[in-house]
Amino acid sequence: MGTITKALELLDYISTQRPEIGLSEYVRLTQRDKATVHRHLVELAECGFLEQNPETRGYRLGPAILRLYGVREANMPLRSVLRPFIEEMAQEVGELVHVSLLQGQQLSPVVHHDPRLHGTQVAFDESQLLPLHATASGLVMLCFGGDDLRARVLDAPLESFTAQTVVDPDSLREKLAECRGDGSVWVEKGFDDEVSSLAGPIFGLGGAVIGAVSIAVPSSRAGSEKRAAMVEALRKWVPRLSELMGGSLPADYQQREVSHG
Amino acid sequence: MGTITKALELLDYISTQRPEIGLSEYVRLTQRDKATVHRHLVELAECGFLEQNPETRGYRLGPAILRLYGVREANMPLRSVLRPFIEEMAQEVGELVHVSLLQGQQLSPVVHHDPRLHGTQVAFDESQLLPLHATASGLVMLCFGGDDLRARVLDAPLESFTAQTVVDPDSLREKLAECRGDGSVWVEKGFDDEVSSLAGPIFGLGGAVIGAVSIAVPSSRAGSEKRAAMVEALRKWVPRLSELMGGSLPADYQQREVSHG
DNA sequence: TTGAGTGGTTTATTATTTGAACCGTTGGTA
DNA sequence: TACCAACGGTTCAAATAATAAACCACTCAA
Repeated sequence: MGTITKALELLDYISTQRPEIGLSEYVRLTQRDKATVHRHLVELAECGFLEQNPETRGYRLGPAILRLYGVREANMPLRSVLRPFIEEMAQEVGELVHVSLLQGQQLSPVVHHDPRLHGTQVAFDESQLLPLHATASGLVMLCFGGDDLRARVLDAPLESFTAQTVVDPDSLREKLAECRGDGSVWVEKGFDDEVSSLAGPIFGLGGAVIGAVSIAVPSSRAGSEKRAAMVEALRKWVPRLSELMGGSLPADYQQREVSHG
Repeated sequence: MGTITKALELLDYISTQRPEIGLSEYVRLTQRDKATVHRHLVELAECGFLEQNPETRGYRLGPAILRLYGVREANMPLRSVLRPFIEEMAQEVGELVHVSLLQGQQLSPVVHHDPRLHGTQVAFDESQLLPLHATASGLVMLCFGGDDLRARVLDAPLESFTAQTVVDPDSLREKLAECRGDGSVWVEKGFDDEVSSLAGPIFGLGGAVIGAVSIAVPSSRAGSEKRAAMVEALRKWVPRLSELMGGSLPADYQQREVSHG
């Protein structure tokens, strides 16, 4: 792993839950040497990607992010382009829908919308990176992504988030093989104990998967009827969203009629 | 300069005017070795800070920015907190107002607002980094910032943007000395041939300058009456904005009654 | 006073980054 | 068709920059 990657990974530890991290805590989290971490933090701070809270001496995200975000959204307003469509899709299916993009070996949420039609709803944190092996969106990426990505993720030790997280590489590979036929992936309580979700791929320019769209429901509400509706919604929106991103479905991609599970 | 800084600097070349940059163009812009630049670009892309346009093979800002922005604004909603105040201030003074934060040896715009009350107006690009020696905001930073920053900026060769840009370090130091008494800085056509502006400091937690607030007007409109109004507006808003940022004015800071120029 | 927790710094050692030259494509032109 | 230039990308020895262990200074609580 290069120095740049190591440094930038530090930024990933910051979230809305943990807005600020001190040197020692970083050392614990990363298991790296203190001097190394410190140098990286200082350099990131000098570049404006972090800033040090003068009171606590902890490090938090810096102002450089603001400018870059402005440029990115001005040039390719992904979030603002997707949002209205995701909202419409969420209204239609009556459940929380989110889109995430591949970023290294994780998924980074871009937009989500919850129509809030039910008493219980899925808590979705747009600032939390999603693992590839334990979420429906993630498995979609592994399924339609390249062999190298699949190998890198499945050959590494896999974290278990719930009692139902599948961490056996062979079982996962089997599941992926099935999914390729279906065109979508169903995961039950893989990342959260009470949430199940169905996800489909989003293809970008050049025909490669760039991300995934996912419908997440409380598992208690995931009856067969609901699941059929979700499959139907994906069938409709997967091509639309890919088109929106300037991509198109690969020739060998097809969404089969399936009873997931 | 460290590797991390070198890599992250690549991101600064991207703007709304230049949304995407190819390898060769980067080599030209940075004057660095091609292999080096390429490795940095690839690593930034792997981290999601850049992504490669599969059609043109050019590099543009990646999705990682989106998540980080979300976290930053959720934790410390600088932009959204400042915006209403800046809009009010701009309405009051009837001219474009912007706030920028220090980022390395440049200023990064955070918010701006133009009340658009006049036929001519200043064109302000929120995605463009501002130099410290040629803008009112920048001189404010040099004036109230640390000796090290002042030395680093003034000892390096200074770029001339207009015929009136002051690039002589000694003249600049003189100007800075005056400004420290005034509490604000007036710069005429230093960065743009038709724009003049008045800026004041914003202090953060710990009492250090973190950025500047600036009022920018077409030089043709910058009569003595207008300038007096601008000074008055700064007198009112500088303390407010610093307070908003959790900081307070240093004991030795005072805004004198001055006729700039 | 002691000990454990911070944040931060120094040093030789080590490993990574670097840069000149090279390769394979593409697209325009003689 | 042959040629040339410009592009993105790769290779490998040489040089530089990152690293890890130990250390320092400080704060807090026991």
